[in-house]
Amino acid sequence: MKLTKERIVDAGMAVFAEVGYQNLSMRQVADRLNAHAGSLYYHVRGKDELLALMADRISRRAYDAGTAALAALPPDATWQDRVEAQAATLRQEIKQHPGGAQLLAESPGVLSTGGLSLMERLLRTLLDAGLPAEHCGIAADTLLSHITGFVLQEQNQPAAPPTVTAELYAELRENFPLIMGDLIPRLSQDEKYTRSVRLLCTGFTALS
Amino acid sequence: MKLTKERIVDAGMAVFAEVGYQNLSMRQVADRLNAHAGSLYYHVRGKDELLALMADRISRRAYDAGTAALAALPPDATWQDRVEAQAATLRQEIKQHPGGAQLLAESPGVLSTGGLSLMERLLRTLLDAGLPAEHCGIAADTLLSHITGFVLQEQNQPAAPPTVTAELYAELRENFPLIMGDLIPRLSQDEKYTRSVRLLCTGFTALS
DNA sequence: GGCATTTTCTAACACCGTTCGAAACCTGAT
DNA sequence: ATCAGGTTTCGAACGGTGTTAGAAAATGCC
Repeated sequence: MKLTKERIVDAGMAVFAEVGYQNLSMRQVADRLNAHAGSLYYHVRGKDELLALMADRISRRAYDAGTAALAALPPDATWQDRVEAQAATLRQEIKQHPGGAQLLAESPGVLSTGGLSLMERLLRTLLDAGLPAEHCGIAADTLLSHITGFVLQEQNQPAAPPTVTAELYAELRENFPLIMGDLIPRLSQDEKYTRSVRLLCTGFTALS
Repeated sequence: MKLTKERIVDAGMAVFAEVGYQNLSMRQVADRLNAHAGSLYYHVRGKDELLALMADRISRRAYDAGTAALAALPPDATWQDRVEAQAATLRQEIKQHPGGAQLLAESPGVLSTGGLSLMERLLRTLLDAGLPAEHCGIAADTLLSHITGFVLQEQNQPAAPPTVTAELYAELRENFPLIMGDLIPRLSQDEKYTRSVRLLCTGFTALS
């Protein structure tokens, strides 16, 4: 079948979901299309462009998933609920691909219609909430870069926690009592995430 | 001169500052030490470990810079000032290397004493501020991942804004009126940053 | 059919991280 | 001073990467 920008991005997304960001290579993408690596360069300027297109597609998917989630919200949902819904679907969509946060972070969101759509809707939500207009920009910016940062850190945590010897543990407890102490509640990532988003929302309200 | 883990990390940091994260290669690091690439592997398990060590060193430098900045603060500085100082120095230190945010983001901060030090001090600051203990963990976490996300986005923005034709501009203005509109104040990155950090701080206070 | 354009193949280039056995080096004991 | 043993470095190689450019094939048009 004929090669197309669209089909190349499709294959890229498939390979991406399987092997992750680090191990995605032009040759693998080409293999999945029963083509040779060089052929891709007729349709795509380079790997950078392919990655940018893929990032845009993820943003796009996240945007669509977000609209669905927003539509499913009860009519009396607060604007915080709406922000939370958008944040949740965005994270969910990014996490579907290993290293997805990296992909999104490294390709500049500028002029990516997907990323712009996400931003625009978030701004709309905040404005409709009655937040002072001059603060909405920073608020939305902060929220988005926080989400990126959060999922990034989340996806790069080693699956299995590293083994710590007893003495190392003692030393850690000595040097970092607050971190190691039971002062900090051990929360699941999901809870951490929603709480941090709520935290940002409370910050937004305090701006007025 | 003899090869050492320390010296290898030094050379790595130098190369890193020059060519950035993407183009840092074992061979370049070895060249700077008048050695061959294979020799590095006697002292370092692989590129991953080298990157982790470098990330830790950046964290460490940021920690030291932070203590200096904190010491220079007037005695009547609020805890927000202290948080701001730490956030500012961290960003400053990361930005000294192109792609530094990537490096920090991709190497899991767990068991990196530099990263742990940053976290510990931030927790201390928040606790001393009188914030409820059960919220300090999420607060510090949120702040750190926000900083990472912010600088990441900042460093990946193309130096020169892309040229937009008149019709493209019109289309953008049509599809994303809020983003393109003058509703959002055009702030410098520095101002955006400090404002977002303050925004988070206000969120923290509202938690009590 | 023949021509011109578009698309794909193929081979190559330069570079990458990593491995491994052979050299070189240094250290300490005879 | 010589030798042995361990430590460190070299040097070449392997399989992989992104990318390029000319040959080759496929496609559409007269």
